[in-house]
Order: sequence, then C-alpha cells, then structure tokens
Amino acid sequence: MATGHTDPQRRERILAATLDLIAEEGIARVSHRRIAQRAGVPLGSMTYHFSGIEQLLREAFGRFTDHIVAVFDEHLGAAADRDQAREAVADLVHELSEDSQRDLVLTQELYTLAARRPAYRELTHEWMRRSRVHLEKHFDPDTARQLDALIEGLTLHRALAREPHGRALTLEAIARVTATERRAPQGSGTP
Amino acid sequence: MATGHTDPQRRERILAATLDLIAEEGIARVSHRRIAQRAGVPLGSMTYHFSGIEQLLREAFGRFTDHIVAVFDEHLGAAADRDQAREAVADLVHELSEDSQRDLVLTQELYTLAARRPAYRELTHEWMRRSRVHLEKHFDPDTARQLDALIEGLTLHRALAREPHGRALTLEAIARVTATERRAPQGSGTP
DNA sequence: CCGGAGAGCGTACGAACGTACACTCCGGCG
DNA sequence: CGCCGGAGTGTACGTTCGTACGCTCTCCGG
Repeated sequence: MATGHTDPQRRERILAATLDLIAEEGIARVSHRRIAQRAGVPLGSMTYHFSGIEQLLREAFGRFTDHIVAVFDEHLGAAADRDQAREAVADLVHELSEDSQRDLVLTQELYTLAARRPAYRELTHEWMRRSRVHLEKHFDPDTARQLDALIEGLTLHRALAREPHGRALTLEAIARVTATERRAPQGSGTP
Repeated sequence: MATGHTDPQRRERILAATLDLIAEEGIARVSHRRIAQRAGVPLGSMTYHFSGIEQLLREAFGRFTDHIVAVFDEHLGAAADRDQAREAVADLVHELSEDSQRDLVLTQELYTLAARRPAYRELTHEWMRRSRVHLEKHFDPDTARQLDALIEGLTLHRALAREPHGRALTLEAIARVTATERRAPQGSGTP
C-alpha cells in the first residue's frame, strides 16, 4: 500500500493480534508470519514496527497487564468499605476464572515468562503492587498480601478444576483470611 | 551404537532432558534436536522412542507431576495432627517457592498448557485430587479446597515477589483459612 | 559358525522460520 | 509541475525445524 504516512493503527493491530495468537495457540507457536497474517499486515511491517520478536512480546504483555490492572481497579476501586471490598474480590475471582479463558491463558503465559526472565517479572511486580494498593485501603498490609495470594490461587484453581467451586466458597475463604479478630494464639504480630 | 537390545535408560534420559530444557529455556525453545543434544542421544532416537513431540511432552509432564505429587505426599503424609499439617503446608510452600526455580517454572509451563489443552488438564486434576486427599485427612472438604488454592497462590506470589514474604506470614494465612471451625471449636483430628 | 531379525541410528527433504534490504509510492516543498 | 525524502513493503537468504526411511550392527537360535 505505502500510504506515505505513519499509521498508528497498524501497530496496535499487531499488538492485539499477538495477544490473540498467544492466547489461542501459545507462545511456542508465535511467529512473525502468523502474527502478520492474523493482523492483516504484510510480513515486512513486523520488522518495520518492532525491532524483533522479543520487543514485540514485551510490549504486548505490557498492554495485557494494563488491561488486567484496569480490571482490578474497576472492581476494587469502587469498594467503599471492608465488606464491599470482600464482595469485589469475590467478583474479581469469578470474573477472571469464568468469563474469559483468554485472560487466564495470557496470565499463565506471562507468569511462565516471569518465572524465568526478570524483564517480564517487572510487569508482574507492578501488577501485584497495584492490586495491593487497592487492598491496603481496606486491610492491613500483611492481610492484603495474604489476600492477594489467595485471589491468585482461587482464580487459578477455579479455572482449572474439573468442578469449579461456587461463590460461597470463594467468599468464605476471603472472609477467613480477612477476619481481623486477632486473638493471637501463635503470636504473629501485625497492626 | 546399535546395541541390539532395548535400552530403557535412553528413554529416561530423553524425558529428563526434556524437562531440563523446558525449565531452562521454555516450551517455545523445545525441539527434537536440542533435547537430543542435551540428552546425549542421536537425533534419530527421538522419533524412534517417541511418536512425536506431543507425546514426548505429555509423558515428560507426567513424570513431573509424579515428582510434585511425591513432594506433596512426603510433606503432608507425615503430619499426624492438624497443627503438624499446618506446618507441613508452610514447609511445602517455602520449599516450592524457594528451593528450586526448576519446579516453579515447570509448574507454570504445565498450567499454561492445562489452561488450553484438556489432555494436560487431566494431569493437574490428578495433582489437585491427590493434594486434597491429604488435606482432607485434617480439614473438612471446603477448608481443604480453600487451603489448596491458598497454597497455590502463596507459592506463586512468594516465588515472583520482589521481596518474598517470610514464613510467619505464610503460617498466619494458613492458620486463618484453617482456623474457623464451622461447627465446633478447634479440637479433634479428622473431620 | 552363521544368518536372520530387529533395535537403533545417520541423513536427507520440504516446510517454516527471523531478518535484512532494495524497492515503491505519496505528500509536500520549491 | 517536478522531484525528493521517508513511510511502508515484497522478497530472498541462510538457518533450523520435524519427520521419514534405508542402513548398520548385535545377539541368538540353529
């Protein structure tokens, strides 16, 4: 085509197609050619817009974490008190584990990369940080940390289980971890 | 070489090399040639012992889940009462998130596959089932389920966090999820 | 002592890969 | 009106891939 001018939509379409491809077929099947075909752009565009597959992947996963963090913000930002926060967390767990296979798969792919490569770990750090900011508006830091881990586990197990657990169980787990009546039987100190 | 007889060690070495390669470089970089080189076997052996990469991966991850389930059994099987079970769970979380980057990475790779392919999901189902068997010796089924998810989340977050949380926090989270008896106050061993 | 059966291997082939780079085309400037 | 710079692309190259298959070599029954 050669329009003669910058076309920012091309770039976006490539990034979106990259995430779609990873979600559907996995990192192992990602290639310039497949992405290009899916995005409807010529092969040459790939190396024109991105210096290599590495940069492309990092940028694509950057978009993805932006999206996920937005979902967190959307759910948890609205919570006004502790009980609403608990409900919001339950909603979050169920949305992430039920709605879209896409987000689940991409999350796993990102964790897999993060487990090995520090560059991707930065993305998960930022993600964890942001979610904890929300949780710490309603719970003390230690509890927030535990709850954050619980969210992760509940989401994953619900998504992978043969018979996913119901909302009642999710809420009960959340309630237990966030129950603040601390009679200190073992003496673990926190505010 | 052509020894003229079946050599079961070859097969094992190939499977071990497959897991090593996945752990170090990721599914995306797995190939017959790389595995063969790492295992010290000729390329021709790959197609001789395994019908294709698909079968090879499934079998390799089968070995891996056997290993992980054994770690679960080892830690949780010895626990005699509820408190020992809590300690055992904490040990488990810390061993999996600290000791070996290898197990963590392989776990993530498996979850990634399981999130997309039912064949691999069977492996995770069996894994979850086995771990719940142990947990249900000390806790009621719902609690076991919540605890199982918590283990998952704590392990992952500890492994990926910039500053991993300490054992006290792990134990506190476990205590909280397992503390509340729905019917009776804390007491007897098996539900 | 020998010959066949079959375990195990070396190699060749077509497809797909990432990347480089010469090229085309168009809007704007002179 | 003509031409020039740079955005954007088509294609070619060297590499690596999975897999098939004819071959070698060892062991054992006779």
